[in-house]
Amino acid sequence: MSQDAAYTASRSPEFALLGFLAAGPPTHGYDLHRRLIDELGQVWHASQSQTYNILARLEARGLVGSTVVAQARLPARRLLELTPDGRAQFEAWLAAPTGASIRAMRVDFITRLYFAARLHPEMVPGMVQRELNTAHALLHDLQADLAATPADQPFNRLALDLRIRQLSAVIDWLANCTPNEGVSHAPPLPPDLA
Amino acid sequence: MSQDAAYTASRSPEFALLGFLAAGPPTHGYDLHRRLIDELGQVWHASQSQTYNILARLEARGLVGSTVVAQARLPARRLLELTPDGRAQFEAWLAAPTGASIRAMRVDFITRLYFAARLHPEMVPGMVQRELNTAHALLHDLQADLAATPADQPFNRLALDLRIRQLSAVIDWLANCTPNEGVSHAPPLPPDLA
DNA sequence: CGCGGCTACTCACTCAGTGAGTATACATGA
DNA sequence: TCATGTATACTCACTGAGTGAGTAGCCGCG
Repeated sequence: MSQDAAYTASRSPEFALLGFLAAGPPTHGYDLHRRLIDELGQVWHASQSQTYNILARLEARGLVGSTVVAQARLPARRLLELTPDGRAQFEAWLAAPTGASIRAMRVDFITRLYFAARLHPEMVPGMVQRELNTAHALLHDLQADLAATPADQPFNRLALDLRIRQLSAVIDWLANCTPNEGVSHAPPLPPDLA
Repeated sequence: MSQDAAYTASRSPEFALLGFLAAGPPTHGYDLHRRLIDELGQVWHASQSQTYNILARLEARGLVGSTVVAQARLPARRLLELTPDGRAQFEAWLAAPTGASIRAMRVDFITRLYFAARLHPEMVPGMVQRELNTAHALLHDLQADLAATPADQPFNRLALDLRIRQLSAVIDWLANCTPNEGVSHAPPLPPDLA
């Protein structure tokens, strides 16, 4: 992942995995995969081997370190922990703005919210507001694109129209998006074991 | 691409490229790429080398054949043509239902519409109707998922809520989806930033 | 007459994503 | 009791998505 240059839209749950390690004690791949499915299964879809792939890459990049720990009866675990560099990268990602695309809002932004709610809950309202601003700006751009797309590209116009509608749905959602209150119908998120 | 098993959601524009060959005379990769960008640039995003990669795979799978044609001054072209197998696969894909996911509707379905409008325009209204039915069924499933997601997974609930809103936007779009008439614009959404 | 942009394709690479395999432990119930 | 299934924990080998740089001659433009 290029160091600085905005995390436009991570395409794999690497930061979610880093985040589980940043928000809790060291743990192993099997457990991280299970938590990804349990906690963010509607956001990310990764097979078990995909999770292991990502973790191996994170280790190769020096963001996590590992120690193999034998167990009495069950298979040995490779215990993973964040390196200082890994923690720094995660925090940088968490604080960075989410890329301006619908997918980034659905996937990256919710992941950021998840960890912000646990690690820096005071950041949450500002994040939602910033995201709303980004979404409005993007909506504006898409409308300009649509206006600039000639009638001889009806399918590009169709696609833009759909993206505009979807983005409007994102904006509505953001306006009601208060994870600590639950989603419109969902009950409160406990302040958590700090 | 597994032969039979529904084309759930092609992740690359391979069928669009086959379609350009199915709908017109043999042509070369550079031209196919340009047409992909010009005609469906809001649907698919592929770099030039990605297009060449896909074409090479299609050839390896026997769906297209190629002949290199030298030119007087400009670089030689590799002229591509559909094989009978390629045409059969394309027609099968065109007639198949689009997978039940939001992405599939935004990407696969619009691509199908594009080629259906050119090759079998009489199919279009039925396709839209079928897609509407699929979308309603999916909406129902998502609502059931949301109801089944416990309150201790607030971020899964958040993600489902967003998907439901986006799917509702797809349904609105489908209901107004008449490609040959141009697009009737989405109603302006929240009164914020105009 | 130099410069950027078009035509047309190639190569080498990393990451995404799948599927099958390995080997042990424990619960279930017929 | 003993087969069956499920959970633990990780490994390997593969195809495909996607990027970026490179090549190299041609053409128009000021």
